[in-house]
Amino acid sequence: MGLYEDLTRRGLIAQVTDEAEISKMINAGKATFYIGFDPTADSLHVGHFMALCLMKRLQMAGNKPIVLIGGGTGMIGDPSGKSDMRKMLTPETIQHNCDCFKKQMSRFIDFGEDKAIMVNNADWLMSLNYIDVLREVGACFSVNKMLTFECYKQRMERGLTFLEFNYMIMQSYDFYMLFQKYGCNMQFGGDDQWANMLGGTELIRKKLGKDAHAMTITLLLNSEGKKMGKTEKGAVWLDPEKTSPYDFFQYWRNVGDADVIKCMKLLTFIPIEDIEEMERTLQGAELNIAKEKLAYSLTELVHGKEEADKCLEAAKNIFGGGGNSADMPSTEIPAAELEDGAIGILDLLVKTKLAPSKGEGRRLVQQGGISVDDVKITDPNAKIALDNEVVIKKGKKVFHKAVKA
RNA sequence: GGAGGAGUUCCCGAGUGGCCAAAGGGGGCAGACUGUAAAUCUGUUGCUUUUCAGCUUCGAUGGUCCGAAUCCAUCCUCCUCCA
Repeated sequence: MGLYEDLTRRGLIAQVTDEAEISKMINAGKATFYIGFDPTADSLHVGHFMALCLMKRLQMAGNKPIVLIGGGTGMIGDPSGKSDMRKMLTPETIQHNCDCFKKQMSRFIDFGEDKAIMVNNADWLMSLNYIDVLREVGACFSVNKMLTFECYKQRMERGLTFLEFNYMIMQSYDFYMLFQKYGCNMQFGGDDQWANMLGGTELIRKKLGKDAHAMTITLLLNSEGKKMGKTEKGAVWLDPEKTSPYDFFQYWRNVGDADVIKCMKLLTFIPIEDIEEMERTLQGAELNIAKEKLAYSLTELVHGKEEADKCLEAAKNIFGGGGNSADMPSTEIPAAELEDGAIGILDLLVKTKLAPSKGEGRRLVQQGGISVDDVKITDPNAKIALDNEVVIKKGKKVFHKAVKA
């Protein structure tokens, strides 16, 4: 089975400009393709992860990836799919974020000799001359046509600044530049990027009379149509400092039944045959097997085998009974903060960040949501003796260890 | 540039002098039910406090008043119509 067929079967491909041509090119490892990343935060998150996986798959098949960091376009902000204007980032922040991206990506992509390159569009966008751009590129875009695109339609209601309106032109220009400088003949991106990407292929055709291709990846949506990889606390990050491997693992362990198989297909490198087999055979509670595989596999990809093993082990210990584990998240409590070797339950909850305030902690206790070493705590004034360590359980599935230090 | 309108808690959105820490909905958290799922039902949802109560919060800053989200002034931001 060719790469393209595998991608199709996994449901990764959303839209393509020329199926036959693209399929032929990537199966043969002839594509030089790029994916753009806007440096809006100092870590990649799950939303970027699919793109990284795709790059990896393609690279393994011999294609050459170009990672385009949007140091220049990041200064504008993509209006697609956003209801409000994004706040502008300072050049310093953008630079910092770019650096962080680079570091994280090298885990997935082999940047070895001629294998892949990383470029920053600030390198050419920043020095552009307004008049030149208008003459050279501006003439190729029809405002009438742009305004008919879905991504702008929504914003026509709420207002769209000229700044944001230009995002598409910048992105098209990127493709045009990459095509000329590196022979980049294909662009990949999220499905919400389709219009922007087509802008690039058209610009190349108009300016150079050559064909370039674009392909979009299915957006990772859950069964309710919401973007995945977001929690109330924010995005699920790939940076272990921002989202601990344990939390990362648990996020995937807890996806809804309806989403497990889809996530496996889209995100993991588990052979498609195996996934389809699971899809056929696993029913109801058995899906937990698949969830565990999903969580393990992704944690392994992002944080390495060692961490993944730890997370799996921790989960087994915690949820399989026992309720103790060396690898559950923990907080050290300095001995100096103990009174007679004990600490008030509310203080403990706040210290371990299980509750943001004492008031909320009190509520949790009163509603029966807190256990310490498997003993339910019902008195907000309870003192917890901390000889060595205790395991605090909040709700059904949040475990945390407090260790005397 | 001119004329109007709007800014309320995580989000949407009520509230036009005291009964307002502020209706309702969404979201979140917890409980029941379960499979670490979904759906449903219940409770809860500014901070401190056992209680009483205190403190901070309705775009910003000043003011009127015993008392202001609510009235006045100035400023900031956004929207609509006209140019």
